[in-house]
Amino acid sequence: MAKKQAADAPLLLGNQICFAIYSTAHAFNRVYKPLLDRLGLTYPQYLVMLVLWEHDGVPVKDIGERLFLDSGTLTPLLKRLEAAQLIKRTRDTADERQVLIALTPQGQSLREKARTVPQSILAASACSIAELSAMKNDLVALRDRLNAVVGE
Amino acid sequence: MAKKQAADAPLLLGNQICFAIYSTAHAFNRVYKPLLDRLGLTYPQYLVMLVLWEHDGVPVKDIGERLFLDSGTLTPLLKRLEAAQLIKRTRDTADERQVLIALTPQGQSLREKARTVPQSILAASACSIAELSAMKNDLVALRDRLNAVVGE
DNA sequence: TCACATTTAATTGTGCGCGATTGAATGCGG
DNA sequence: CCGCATTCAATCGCGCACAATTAAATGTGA
Repeated sequence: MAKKQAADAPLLLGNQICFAIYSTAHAFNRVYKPLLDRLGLTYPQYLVMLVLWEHDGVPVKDIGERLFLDSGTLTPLLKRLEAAQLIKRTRDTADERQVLIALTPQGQSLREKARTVPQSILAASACSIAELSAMKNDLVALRDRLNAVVGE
Repeated sequence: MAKKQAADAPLLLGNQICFAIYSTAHAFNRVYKPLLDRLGLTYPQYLVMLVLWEHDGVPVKDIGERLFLDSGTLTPLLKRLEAAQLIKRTRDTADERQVLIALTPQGQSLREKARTVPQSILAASACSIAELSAMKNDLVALRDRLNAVVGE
């Protein structure tokens, strides 16, 4: 009823979808933390492992495109995964600009221990798979539109 | 059809809602960046300003509860906002454990320059307000369930 | 072939985000 | 009133995230 309130509505924290996404991302992180601690991984490291479990032996560039991360983020992260004996980094002999990331046997076997993680997350979300899947699709569509704007 | 694929589905990056949220949050950040650069703010700083534009003179604790951030994050961030002359930090005389955060005149007037930000974000999302509002509500509900799990 | 642009990863600097700890101020139970 | 737990902000350490720069390798056109 107050016109003042309507004019201010866009600047109210509770009205911003972006804060909803931002705060939900952090909430997920807090749920993941104890689960990933058992694997010795951080969440971004877990994402890299997910990529490698799908496609082993890929260049840093590919991982970056998949996760929307650049070398400034990935290079130190990958060095930590290498120090943890989960991956090996080797220059591509065919194109020495590229560094290929390959799983070690430990990195491969970690996949089995990681299988229980998604179920725990699903349980914590207290949501049906259908609901989550629908939200996921909406989010991905939104993300792709946002990235299209940034990429001009 | 392959049973193998079904068993692996939960570990596929593309199937994880959490990665959808994570990557959408980063996409939002990239869209916000040039807009907030004009205000001299980072996104978390912008969130703090949103809180203060709603309730001026609040303790650090309140800001933290509103944004789900702790003093380890907020203390240095608030010092930077103070260095930028947007806020003032003063010990509460009634309870000297608390630090009250108040807007400076510059901090208050920045609100006017910030009014155009939400429209730009809305335009970049290429989404109706109704759609965004529905997603926001779903996300907040999900976030609150996740936080409830973490809080035991 | 050779200058020049492009691609790729690494590096540097700044700012979160959070767990863990510290220390001061307050509240409270006896 | 006094000891003790609690609350609150600050501090420290680590790991992202990203802009900007660097340097090496590759691709390209004259």
